[in-house]
Amino acid sequence: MKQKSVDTVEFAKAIADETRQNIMAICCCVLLSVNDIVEKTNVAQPTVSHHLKILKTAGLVRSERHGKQVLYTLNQERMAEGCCQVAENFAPEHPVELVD
Amino acid sequence: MKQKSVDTVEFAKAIADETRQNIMAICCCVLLSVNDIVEKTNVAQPTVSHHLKILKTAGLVRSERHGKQVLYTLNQERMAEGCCQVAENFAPEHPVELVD
DNA sequence: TTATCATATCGAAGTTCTTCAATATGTCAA
DNA sequence: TTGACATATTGAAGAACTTCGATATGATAA
Repeated sequence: MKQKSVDTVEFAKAIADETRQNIMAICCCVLLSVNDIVEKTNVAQPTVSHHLKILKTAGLVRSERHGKQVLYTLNQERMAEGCCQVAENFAPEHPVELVD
Repeated sequence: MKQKSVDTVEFAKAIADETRQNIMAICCCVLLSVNDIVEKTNVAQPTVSHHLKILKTAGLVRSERHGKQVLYTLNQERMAEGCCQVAENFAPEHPVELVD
């Protein structure tokens, strides 16, 4: 059965920025507020919001509002799917698979 | 034993362009001259050379001169390594592995 | 060596991206 | 409702990227 397809250009663009990769690493296994991320990255709050929007649009983070705060976390499943799709397209002779 | 580390920002930037992904797809399992790639992509020759240089710098293509021509091919092993490294960093709970 | 072909580099134009100050929107407590 | 806090949006400046014409470099054949 075929996986849901991934737009590998959008995926790659979304992760192709150092600040975004910092944010991704920081909220990898935890739920963090925007302010938490601002503090941990030393990047201005509008900048963090902007990057979160790009990651959200690409489906790479989930968010949920808790009161005044909005908590973000990395969507690891989508990350893994993106990686597998890139590998499937561009490394067909070195297969990479999701170990589920 | 630890794999040679991958700069995931450079890796992601290298693949984060539609024209480059076209080139990558085209020379995935074959050796192609720059001119072959120009013809298959409808992109100007200097543009193709520029993209090939970016891919080369990131280690994602190999090249060998054959007479007047320079033949390029995608380095699938490096592609797979890049994908695995991204997954390792950003999807540790959805492990992805290279099936060798 | 010279002419020709293939690729690389240069330089400029246009586009996209990153960043942040200022401000708007949304949420809650009082 | 009002005030205070948290996040999103706007708008502008600068940086980085893509593209291609013109040209340079490298390789071969005659």
